[in-house]
Amino acid sequence: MQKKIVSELNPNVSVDCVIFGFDLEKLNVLVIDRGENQLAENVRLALPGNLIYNNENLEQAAYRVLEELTSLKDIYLEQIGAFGDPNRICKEADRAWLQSIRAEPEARVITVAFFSLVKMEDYMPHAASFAKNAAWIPANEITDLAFDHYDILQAARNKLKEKIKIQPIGFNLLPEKFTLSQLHKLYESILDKELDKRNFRRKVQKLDILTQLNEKQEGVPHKPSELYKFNEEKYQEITQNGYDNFGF
Amino acid sequence: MQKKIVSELNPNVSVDCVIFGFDLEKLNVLVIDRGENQLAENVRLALPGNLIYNNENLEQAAYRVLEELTSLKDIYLEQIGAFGDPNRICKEADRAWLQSIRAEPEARVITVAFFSLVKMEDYMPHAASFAKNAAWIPANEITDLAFDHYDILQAARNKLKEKIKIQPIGFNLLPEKFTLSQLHKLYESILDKELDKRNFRRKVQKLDILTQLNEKQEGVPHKPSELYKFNEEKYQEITQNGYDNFGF
DNA sequence: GGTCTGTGTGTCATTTTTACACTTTCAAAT
DNA sequence: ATTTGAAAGTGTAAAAATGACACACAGACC
Repeated sequence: MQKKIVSELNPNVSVDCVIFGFDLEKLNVLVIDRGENQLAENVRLALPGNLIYNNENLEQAAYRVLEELTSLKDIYLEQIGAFGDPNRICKEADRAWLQSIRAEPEARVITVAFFSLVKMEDYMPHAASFAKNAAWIPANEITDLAFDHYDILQAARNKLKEKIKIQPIGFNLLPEKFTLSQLHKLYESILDKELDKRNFRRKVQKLDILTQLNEKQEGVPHKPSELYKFNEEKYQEITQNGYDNFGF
Repeated sequence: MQKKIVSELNPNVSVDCVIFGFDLEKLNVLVIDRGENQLAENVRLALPGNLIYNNENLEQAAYRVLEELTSLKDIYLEQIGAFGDPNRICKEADRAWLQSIRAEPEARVITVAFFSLVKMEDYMPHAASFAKNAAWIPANEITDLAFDHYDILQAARNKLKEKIKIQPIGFNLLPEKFTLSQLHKLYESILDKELDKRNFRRKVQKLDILTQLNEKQEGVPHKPSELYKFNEEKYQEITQNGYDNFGF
């Protein structure tokens, strides 16, 4: 009696997405609100995620789920890893919630987590499906989330920390035009430590992957900053010749 | 109609293990032979792996499966990630093989891969269960494996490369007492590039995590080398004070 | 005693890192 | 018009890390 593989939900495997945004001040994370009013906020909030279909790969599933829940699409996702503790679904509120949305709410689920970096301005989330709301929350203000999502978030932050030491992915979080101070703040937010301003600027300039736009910030109540943009071509050129030290 | 979670195999989730060993010359990988004589060797070989039980976490499952198939136990496993392409089971030989060992051979399976480093001398594998044989194979001689195991192996090697630049995990691959040349060769095998001998030795010595044993190699047809051992206490001490630059 | 083979060692030039403080420019308030 | 506040922008010197490079030594074996 062998089951044919069809496009049906797999009750045992889900995907979750940690989407980072940067509001030019601090790191934010996209969370959905499950909207059960009687619950405290921290247990209502969850990472966008859901079960996968049997005919899609993990990354596709993550894209789909993310778009279904938050309307975000066309963003690059990178895998963090699998989270599969048998009692990752132990909180009562989580169990109750699953009862309301899953066909097999008691099934053992392992989840594969992904993360991404987006420009917050480009991706204003709109909640849909079982997400009653979708919103950016400052990463440092999150103290708990549904299921094991808080652990996943921490793993994502660590992964991001490691990755940004090697690749200049931070630019994905910034608007097209940005100042060196904004970039500086971004690195400090991600690495969670202070970086000397002059040393940081020297290092960035040595990388030689920024184009100075000869435009200045406007409307700021202080000396306006030069604007820069990320130079993708230059970056390709450099990395193709085997350079990979973008460390901070 | 809700299913009770019991200790049964989950048909949709498996674990696979990439176990690295070092024979003082080159990097080896532990593979099992599925032993179907009519098949070419490269498709007979696979990473040790199998479905998980619903009541165990992913790491426990990996330990259990590894021990069941190869008799190796008590080793530290680190997750590589999840591999879940819907057609990762596309080769005819693999499908046929699954028919013979699985209750639901056509089920969609996503696998979570782990890797580990062991001292080859301590872990002479003995095949069991559906593994007809378990053996160390030089990593560079492997050109193909069952399922997507070759991809998993490559991912493991990359992970190892990244990790060894940050943590001195290489010592797990060496015998208790080892020479600097052996350590040197190990790093060259993993990083897949030559390292200058004197610079390498200088760097290791600056790390200050080796204890010189004041013993020499015996029975070698050349000047015998000094023997060293890894100094765990020193390492703890250093890392606890927030030092993390073990890069090569 | 000679040969073979891997061991073990030092220096110098260059690059990278770290620590550190003051002047400039604009907007807003007076 | 002047002052004030707030972030932008800039240089240097000392210390540390890196990279390139060549030859004498010790033991095994013949």
